[in-house]
Amino acid sequence: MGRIEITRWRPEYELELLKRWEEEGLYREVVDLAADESYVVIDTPPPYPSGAWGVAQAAHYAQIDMVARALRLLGYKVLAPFYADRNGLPAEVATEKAFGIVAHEMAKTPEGREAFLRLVSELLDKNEEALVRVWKRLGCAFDYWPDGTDSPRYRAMTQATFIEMWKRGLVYRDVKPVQWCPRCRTSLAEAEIDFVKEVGRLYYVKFRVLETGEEVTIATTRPELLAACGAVIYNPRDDRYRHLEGKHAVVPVYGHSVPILAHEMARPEYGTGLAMMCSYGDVRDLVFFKEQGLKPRVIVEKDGTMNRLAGPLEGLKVEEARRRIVEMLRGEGLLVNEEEIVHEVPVCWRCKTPVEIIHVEEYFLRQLDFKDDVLRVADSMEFYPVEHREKLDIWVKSLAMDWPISRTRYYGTEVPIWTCTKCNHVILPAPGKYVRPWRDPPPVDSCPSCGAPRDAIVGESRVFDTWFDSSVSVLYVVNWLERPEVAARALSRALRPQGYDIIRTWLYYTTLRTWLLTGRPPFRWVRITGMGLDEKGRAMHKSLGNVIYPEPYLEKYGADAFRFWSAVASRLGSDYRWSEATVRSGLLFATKIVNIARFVTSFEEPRGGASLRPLDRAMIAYAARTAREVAEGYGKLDVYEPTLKLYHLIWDVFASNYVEMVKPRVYGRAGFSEAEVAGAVHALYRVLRLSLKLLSPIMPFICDYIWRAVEGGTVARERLTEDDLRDEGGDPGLMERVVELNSAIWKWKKERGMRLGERVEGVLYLPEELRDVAEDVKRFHRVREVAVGKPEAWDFELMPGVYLALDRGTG
RNA sequence: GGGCCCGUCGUCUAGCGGCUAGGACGCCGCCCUGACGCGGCGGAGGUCCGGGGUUCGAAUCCCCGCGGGCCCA
Repeated sequence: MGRIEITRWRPEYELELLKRWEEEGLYREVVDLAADESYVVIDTPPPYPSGAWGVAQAAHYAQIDMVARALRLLGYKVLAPFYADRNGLPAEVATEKAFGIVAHEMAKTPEGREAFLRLVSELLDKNEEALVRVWKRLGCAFDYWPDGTDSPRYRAMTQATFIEMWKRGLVYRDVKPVQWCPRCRTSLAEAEIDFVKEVGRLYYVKFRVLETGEEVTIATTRPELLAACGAVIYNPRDDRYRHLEGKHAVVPVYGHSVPILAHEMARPEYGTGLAMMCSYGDVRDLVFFKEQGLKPRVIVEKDGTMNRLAGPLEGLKVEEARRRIVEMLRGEGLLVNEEEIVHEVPVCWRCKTPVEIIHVEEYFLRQLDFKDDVLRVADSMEFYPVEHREKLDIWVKSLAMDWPISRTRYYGTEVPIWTCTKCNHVILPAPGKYVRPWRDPPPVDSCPSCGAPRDAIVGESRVFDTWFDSSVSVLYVVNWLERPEVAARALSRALRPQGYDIIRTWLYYTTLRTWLLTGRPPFRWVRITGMGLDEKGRAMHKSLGNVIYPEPYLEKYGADAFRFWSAVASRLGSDYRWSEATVRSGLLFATKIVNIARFVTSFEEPRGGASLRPLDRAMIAYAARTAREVAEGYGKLDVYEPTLKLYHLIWDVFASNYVEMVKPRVYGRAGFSEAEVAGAVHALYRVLRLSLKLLSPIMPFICDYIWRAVEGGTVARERLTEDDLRDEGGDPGLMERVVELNSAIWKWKKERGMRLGERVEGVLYLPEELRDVAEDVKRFHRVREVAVGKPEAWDFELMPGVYLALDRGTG
């Protein structure tokens, strides 16, 4: 077949191959979930197109592609889609910034809302395009689905899951305290909250003990919440206040009395050691009120102003209220002291407004009732590596609240509900169609409950938390909406690849939702990767300014080199550190492979008539053993171990030892038979081919390039066969011994200042187990004579059992 | 503030109760080049995060710190 002419691997060759792959349709693997048996569905993480990928994300997707290709090599059909997660706040914010607009203003009319949505969508299109460009350049053979999570198809499915859960009573509408941004006027998920260090003031306020009249001092940063104070606490270990147990404190200004309790939440060293608990200053208050069964008194409104219950502070913004109450306290001599402190304040991540906790009506998904089920389901999935399963278990056990799933935002899947304003009756559409209640007419002509006319029925304007969408990604991939039975079965062939940072969100929510909807585990396999770190070992964040982008490195070293790094950067599940040096090693490895192939293909492959020497069989057996190990690693969804093993096989054993040893034979200067020469060439081709197949999931470009020259066709369609794993009766251990022996002889020559090709005038004595390769060793190292056994006298013991007796009298 | 995970040459790691802690990348020196400046041989580099304990014996088990990460507050 063809010969390899190039001597060096260059990134430009990859661009040529990409074109061919595109033409040959390599990216479209047709998997019929209903008919095919042996397939794997990959629930590729739909990325959020809010910005460009750094090397960490690029590496993550490259690894997913390696797994997909590896599973194909092992004989599975693999569905590996790629689509974008396009719902959510970040794109809205970016759009507001780019055009200097405010979503809440525009969305006051349906037309304005529509216009805003178009702008967001266009921005997403642009960003998504950039992501697609990167993974294609990386050689990822994903099936690109232009329909992302904001497509009518996906949203119809999300809504169908909601309708189903509503009907089964799994979601409900309720008024509960949530974290709220007064400026954006929306509930916030935990993920949407930032903490900023801020210089604030700690105020020491005098309270009176109801029963004894004693005066105590309480330190607080939120004196404006005095009206909402529900308790005063001290730490149970704090002797100073133990005598207050069971008594009550009278709240200054407002005059109501609250219980004084011992509680772990109080920190003795903070302020005076006495703290007031209000509804609500922060999340700890929330937990406290719930735990103690205290009745909250909500004094802050949705717009961040104080209400009637705040008495003299009514109508003031929170900050103004704080100034006012401080003046009042000071005037009455109740302010004992104030000091400056630096504390962490929870703020809305987008506008940095301090978050308030207030009661609002939202939709909630019941999750507390299903903790045991989720644990059981999680237990039935295979985790790679298994250690990370615990993160999910721990999280599930710690859950304390139902999941608020609605958001007052715009670019998201709408909550598919209409409500009758007359009787509060809830009207749901039929599942299967994407509806927009803020714009679409209700699906009924009059209220089915009270008969109120159509215009008394209003559509819900809120959208879902993005996790509500993304937690059904696997159902989208298996097409649950259209073929629920087929989809449910396909879940048993589904694989989830993701980072460990979102186990508590994406993996948890997916497990919960899939189990509730289908009664099954969402996945058979869960593959958990670590986080990408910069060269100094810090997580890469835009805010830290240490994000490294892949493009310049792809241009300089190529995708194979980049993929090589991402495969060997760390063991599966551990954090991986960026290393340009390793990327460079990847390129050198590709060049090495080119030259091995160049050497091998300079000989015509024999058609029969080959006689294999034991050395050839040993090499083949060694390669076959590696192949089995690599296949096993791939089967465990690992690319780290397989890549290191292949590197060792190809470079250290095959190139440095076997190839060098057979040179005397194939160049015809050692007096071997024709059949034996053919045997060497046969083995060279055999090992080359096997290496290319095995390495093709990791470095598809170089492998495909050579495969096309040697075999014709693409290596991407090749499967690992029984034939590949045959060892020809050879002994892999023999090959290892040969490597050791060569090393020992090289070292000996080196120490004596000899050139490696220099003749050795003497007799080399080999142990019995190396008898079969004696002739090859003799020709390779140019030793005058090789014998087997231990001599009576010798000059050097090169390694245990190997002796060298030099000739006498000649020099 | 809480929970969990992790700390072995500069880096990635092997070892998980018992030989002088092994390998790879990088670095330094020497050498080589009829596939490849690709490599070969040698060298430097580790108090196995620190402290205490268990044990005849600990990188390995236990406890306390310190440092890093993730998540939740």
